[in-house]
Amino acid sequence: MKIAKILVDVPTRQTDRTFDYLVPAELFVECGMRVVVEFGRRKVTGFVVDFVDSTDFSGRLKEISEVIDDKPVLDQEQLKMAQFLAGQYFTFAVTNLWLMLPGMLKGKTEKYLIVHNLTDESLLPLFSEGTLRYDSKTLSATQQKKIRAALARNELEVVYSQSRVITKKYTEIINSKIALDDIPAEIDKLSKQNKYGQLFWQTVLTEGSPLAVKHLTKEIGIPRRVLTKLAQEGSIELSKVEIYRTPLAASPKKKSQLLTHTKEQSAAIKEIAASFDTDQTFLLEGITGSGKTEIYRALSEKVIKSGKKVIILVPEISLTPQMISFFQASFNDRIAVWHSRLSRGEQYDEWRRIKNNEVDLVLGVRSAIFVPLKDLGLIVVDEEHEKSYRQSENPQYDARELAKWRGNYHSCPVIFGSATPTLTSRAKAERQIYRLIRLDKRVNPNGHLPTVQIVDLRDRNNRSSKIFSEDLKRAMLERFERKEQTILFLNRRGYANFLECRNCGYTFNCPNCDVSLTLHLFEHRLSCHYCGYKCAIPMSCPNCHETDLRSFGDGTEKVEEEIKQLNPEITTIRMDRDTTSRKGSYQKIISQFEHHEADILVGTQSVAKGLNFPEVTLVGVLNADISLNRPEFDASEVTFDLLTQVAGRAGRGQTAGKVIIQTYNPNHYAIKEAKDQNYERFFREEMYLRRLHGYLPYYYTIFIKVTSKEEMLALKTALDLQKLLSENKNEQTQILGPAPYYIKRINNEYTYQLALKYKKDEKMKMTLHEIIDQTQSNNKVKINISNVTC
DNA sequence: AGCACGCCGACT
DNA sequence: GTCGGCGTGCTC
Ligand SMILES: [Zn+2]
Ligand SMILES: [Zn+2]
Repeated sequence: MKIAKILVDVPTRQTDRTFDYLVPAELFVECGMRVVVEFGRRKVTGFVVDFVDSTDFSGRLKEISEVIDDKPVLDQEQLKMAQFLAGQYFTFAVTNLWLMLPGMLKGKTEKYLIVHNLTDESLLPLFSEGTLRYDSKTLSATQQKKIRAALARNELEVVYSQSRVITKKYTEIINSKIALDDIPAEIDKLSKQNKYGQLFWQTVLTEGSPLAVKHLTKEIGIPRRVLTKLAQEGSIELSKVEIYRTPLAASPKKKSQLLTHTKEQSAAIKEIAASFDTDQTFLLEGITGSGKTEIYRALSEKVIKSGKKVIILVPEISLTPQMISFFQASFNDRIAVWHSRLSRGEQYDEWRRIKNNEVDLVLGVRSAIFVPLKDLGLIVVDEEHEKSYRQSENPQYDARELAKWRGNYHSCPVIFGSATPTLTSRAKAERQIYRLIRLDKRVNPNGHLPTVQIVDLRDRNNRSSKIFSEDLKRAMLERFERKEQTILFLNRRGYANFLECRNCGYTFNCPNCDVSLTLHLFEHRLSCHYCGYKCAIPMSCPNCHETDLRSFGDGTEKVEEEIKQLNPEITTIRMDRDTTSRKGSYQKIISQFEHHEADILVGTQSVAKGLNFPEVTLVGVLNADISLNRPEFDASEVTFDLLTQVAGRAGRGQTAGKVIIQTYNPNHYAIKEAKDQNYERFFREEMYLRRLHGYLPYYYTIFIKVTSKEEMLALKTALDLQKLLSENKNEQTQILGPAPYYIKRINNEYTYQLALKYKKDEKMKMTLHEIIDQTQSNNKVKINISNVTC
């Protein structure tokens, strides 16, 4: 019998390898299909990744129990990509495979128990519905033992089924049984009173067959009973066909306008097109408004004409209806969109359209890098500096790395586009690894650039309140008078992030974490942003019982309150994680603000940046230092990117906008260069510091976080790791730590962190893989690894 | 991750 | 005696 190598869906270090299974002759199995196999004493889902003739397993091989798919759901490239991910990001092979499937196919093989004739009465309540979803976590040990006994007596039966059922959408159609040529004769046979019969055949004559029943009943106005009767008579046939659930708007058939290209655009297109059959990476460094998107479109057109496909990655926030219709205008329904707002059904159907070769271009967010397009001719990563291209949860893959991997696999060019490229990309361009193309001119040179003012928060004379400087306050009130809109950024949600007793100095901290509790006046709670702990706002100090409590660290809620005090007529709208967590609420806030239902939008950077509103003529960054002072090596870069983006966009309409940046560090280079929109100078200054401190792009960094409920165990494990790694690394690699993580205790778990700075050290990476296998065998310690390369 | 096995203290 | 808690080890 044939032998299949199978990755089982048991994501642990110890099972992170293939297991051999026999393929029964009656089963049709191919690589990339999902199967059900017996693993130990239970059944799990597995992926067939290879076939071999012999095994080196000494025991008796089991047979594959069941095949889930009738054709492969993963192709050869995706299987290879999963391997690459495992090596690069220290993740389980099987976890990587799930990453490439649409949500509808992500399911477990679940165990159910069916009752036959249960004699053990104590178990009866569990089986009130006749069956029980077996989950050892929710059943006590005693219950499990009793169930085992009942199974042995054949009073219960085990069945397995898939946790997720695939749904498809169907629509009803009619097929004419009468040939088109014979229809006029058919119409003649009908009596003049048969209004609907006449109408029906006329419609078939002009629009052809088949036709959607819904179209005939809703739009043409033929009653359903007429169609049923025609079907009974045998002159038409009613049937159901599948239709794709599509997120695309019923294409407004807006013809693409022929845009004339600037000299810079034409040159860029020409240069990249000349490299179509290489895997060259291009860095398209272009200021806001220099027309990068049109370059992507024009190149895509060339690629698709030659029979190849395109992936364009954009940040979630840029994937607007305007962006979609821009590409739709050129490529019609041959495009697919891919983002988290798709329903499970829509995503599944987009995935199948891609797999069935019905799509030439995929426009999507990070996870779109995994779509099964064959024959790629171009991959674009727009706004390549965006942090969201790296997934923050496991597996912590980086879509930019994968874009280059796929470019190499298909021998096609990759374009990284940004006004503020990552230091890594820009440095690679400097070393000729990437080809640098700069766009310094705006497509519309008459558009006004906003004026940028930096306000020194240390200047007491220019201070109106804790939050606003006089200048910003005045500017805001002016906009309100003129009925123009304002956006204010503050990277801190809630009312205040610190509550203190003025009498004894007691501070309210989270009982589970080493952080202060954030005050949320809107929902009347103190809450922890790290573990989710919530409690009522205390009226008095638990220590001295005084009631004089005071808050520090103003957040977005407090900003709204101060604006109300300034002028109660100004309406505000808040946009942060608290107001956008509900599905659709984000979209709703945007549309409300677009329709001028509020004068001022107060948002956190991470949620509200990158938005564009034509009536906004003032943008205020309330405290640039919050992002500048974050304890991360790229805090300056992130701040510069944000400020540059803000300063490049405000006031795109007729009037030039104004940007006010409030800071305690007005002379910081990240702030000064952002004001001047001078990326190149920022790049030089930041590179100097990165080199001095040995950070990216001079060194890659692997962060290893060791977490445990027992602090000493976390520390000891981290120390052991440090020792083992230091014996198995090359000279260039440096190990920093272990040190307590910047918040040592989160949710009553303690974290110690190691940082490995390396340039090229395969030995160290190998060792790390091996060590982890051994260390993580007990579940008292969690190890999290992020490999930061971009 | 499950799931079983085996060892040891405690309780009808 | 036997019940149940947890540590250990294996899964083709
Ligand atoms: Zn007190
Ligand atoms: Zn907490």
